[in-house]
Amino acid sequence: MASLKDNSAERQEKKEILRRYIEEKGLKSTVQRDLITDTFLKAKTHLSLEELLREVRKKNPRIGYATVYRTMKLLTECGIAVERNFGDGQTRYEPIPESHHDHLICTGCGKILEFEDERIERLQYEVARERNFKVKSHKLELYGLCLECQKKEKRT
Amino acid sequence: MASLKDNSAERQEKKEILRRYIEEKGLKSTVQRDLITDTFLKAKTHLSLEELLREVRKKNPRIGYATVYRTMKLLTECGIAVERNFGDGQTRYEPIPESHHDHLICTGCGKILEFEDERIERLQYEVARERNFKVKSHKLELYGLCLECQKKEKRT
DNA sequence: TAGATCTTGATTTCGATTCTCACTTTTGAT
DNA sequence: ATCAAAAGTGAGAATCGAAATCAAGATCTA
Ligand SMILES: [Mn+2]
Ligand SMILES: [Mn+2]
Ligand SMILES: [Zn+2]
Ligand SMILES: [Zn+2]
Repeated sequence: MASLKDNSAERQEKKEILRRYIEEKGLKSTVQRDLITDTFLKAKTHLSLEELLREVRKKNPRIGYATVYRTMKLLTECGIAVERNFGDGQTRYEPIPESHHDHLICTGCGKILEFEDERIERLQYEVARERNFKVKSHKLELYGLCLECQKKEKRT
Repeated sequence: MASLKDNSAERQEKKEILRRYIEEKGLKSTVQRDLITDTFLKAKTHLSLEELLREVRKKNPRIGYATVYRTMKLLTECGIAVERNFGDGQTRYEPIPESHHDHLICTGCGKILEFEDERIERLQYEVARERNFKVKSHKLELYGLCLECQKKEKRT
């Protein structure tokens, strides 16, 4: 019974992290930040700012887009969100995952699949070590077509 | 005696590819295109447009930067250059290599090392296959510090 | 050499993101 | 509750890399 994807506990944890960060830094909590944070944590992941703003404005149409930019930067700073750039010229955000993962991106429909492969991770570090490189982060993205888009392509 | 890095033969091949492409498409060859292409093929690799333009203008200060953008797009189209994006907000270009490679990027000094690892490549395709994904391209970048920058860091 | 076609370079436009600033909200102290 | 200091907001301007526009120039072919 462990996977009904009820992430409300996780959401609470993340909001708590933000609360502490705001307190530490002498920042202020605002209705805008609360709304944006909630919307972000509940929404589908890998959201662009435009998508997030649209979602947020359903609840409060007066939110300015600068505020969404600023809030996402804040969430990234305090470590509950991660920025992603999949080469379409728009930064996307996802809630920071428990463990690292990489991405398969369908260039047909934009679908994004996540994967984790310990063997690849190990080999990356091996390659870096051989070159005296100290890896801080990495980016592995596979671009291609998902099954549905492969079928669509054949029909053409 | 196989590695004096005299790539003039390679350069000629690439220029020949461009010549054919220009002919096929009914384009015209111009002094600007020749100069930009030569400069690009001779320069250090992973050049940003700004860097390339600077180099080009040493020979001909009247070259406009739109021409450099257009020419690099052309070289990419005809398959003698590849675009790279290492997350610093500037597209970089390198002459298309004989075989695929990935990159280690030093976030300290900007140095870029290239590597090839057949094992990683294989695993990537395995991961994709398991998910019914047809990979068209991929991007693997390791960000971190080169040895020199690690030393500099310690001194701080 | 003419003339159709393509190319150029200066400039404008674009789209994503950041900045600016007058006005508002939060917060902690009275 | 009231106040003042500090931080946050939203609208619009500024920025930056890249792409589009367009009048003037170069190329190529018949
Ligand atoms: Mn993800
Ligand atoms: Mn390279
Ligand atoms: Zn798809
Ligand atoms: Zn370095």
